[in-house]
Amino acid sequence: MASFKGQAEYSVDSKGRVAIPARMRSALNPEANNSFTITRGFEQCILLFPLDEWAKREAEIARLNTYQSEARSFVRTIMRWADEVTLDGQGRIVVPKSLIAFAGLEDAVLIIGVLDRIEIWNPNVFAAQAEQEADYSDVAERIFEMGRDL
Amino acid sequence: MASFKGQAEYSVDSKGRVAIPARMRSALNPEANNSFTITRGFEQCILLFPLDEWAKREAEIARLNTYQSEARSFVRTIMRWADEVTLDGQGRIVVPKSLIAFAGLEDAVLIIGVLDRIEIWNPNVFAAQAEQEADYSDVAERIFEMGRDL
DNA sequence: AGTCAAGTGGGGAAAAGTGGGGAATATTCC
DNA sequence: GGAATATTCCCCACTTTTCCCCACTTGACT
Repeated sequence: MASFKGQAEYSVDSKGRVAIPARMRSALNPEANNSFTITRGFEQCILLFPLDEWAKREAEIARLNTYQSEARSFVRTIMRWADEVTLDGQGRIVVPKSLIAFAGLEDAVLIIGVLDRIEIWNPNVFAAQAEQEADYSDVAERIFEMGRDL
Repeated sequence: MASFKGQAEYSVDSKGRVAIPARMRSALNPEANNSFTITRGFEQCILLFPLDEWAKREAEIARLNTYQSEARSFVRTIMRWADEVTLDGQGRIVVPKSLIAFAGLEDAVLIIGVLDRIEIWNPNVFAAQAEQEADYSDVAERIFEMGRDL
């Protein structure tokens, strides 16, 4: 599995292009074919999954029973936002307009590497939501029930 | 299996033609022969299945026990609405009038790629029904019991 | 100082979406 | 049966968007 880490603040140009940090590009498997599946996150941000990583997720989704109305609507929502993007010669992707609107992207973006995915945020949206989050160390204690060090 | 994804808002012209997004067209198998089976969905929308994909569904449907009245009525409804359409030179299909009426299509349509099928909606109808749905992330937690990210 | 890699910006060719005309085929109505 | 009308299908033309390529700037490292 690719392991993305780190953050960077880059710009969005007038064509909706966003450069992917060289560090993260070099973490891609060859099987990803320099491409990502781009989609929305649960929070107001955009997610990038390398193609090989996404294939696994999609296989799980495809297993759901679409004769069930809730599953059907769930699959629809996921796939609706998903799209495939490929790095251009300069290491950029074009972000679909619907996702730019969803994430509220303007001139600048915050790009964060999070293990198997890359997140793209409007820096202001990120700051606002980070404020509302519970304290980092409290959350850590809760997630790792024993409160053991990290 | 074809893997349709993404959304687009296109127009319906006076002849009932709707363009299929290039992204989705290129996801078609050659066996689909540039053709779809078009039918109604469970919700108020139109469904497009590539011909090869539809063949599998039809095989499933044919296996149902038609000595059961519910199954009989189900099969009848599906097949009643089904029709075959082929892409024209510009990548469009002609939507049968009965389906335009069923889905309440006007000038604009929302086209959504949902794995093995393409859905065509009146954007207003879609928005209205999306409102009624449970929160995306709640559903996700329920469907994937562990609530792991997607 | 010079080289190289990384990020940024823009121009132009190609593709995609939209609209409409007209021939071929069907349908309806005397 | 045949003419009038409607429908379907194929093709062409226009506009917008997308994609690919080239060029510039900046900062790091030698």
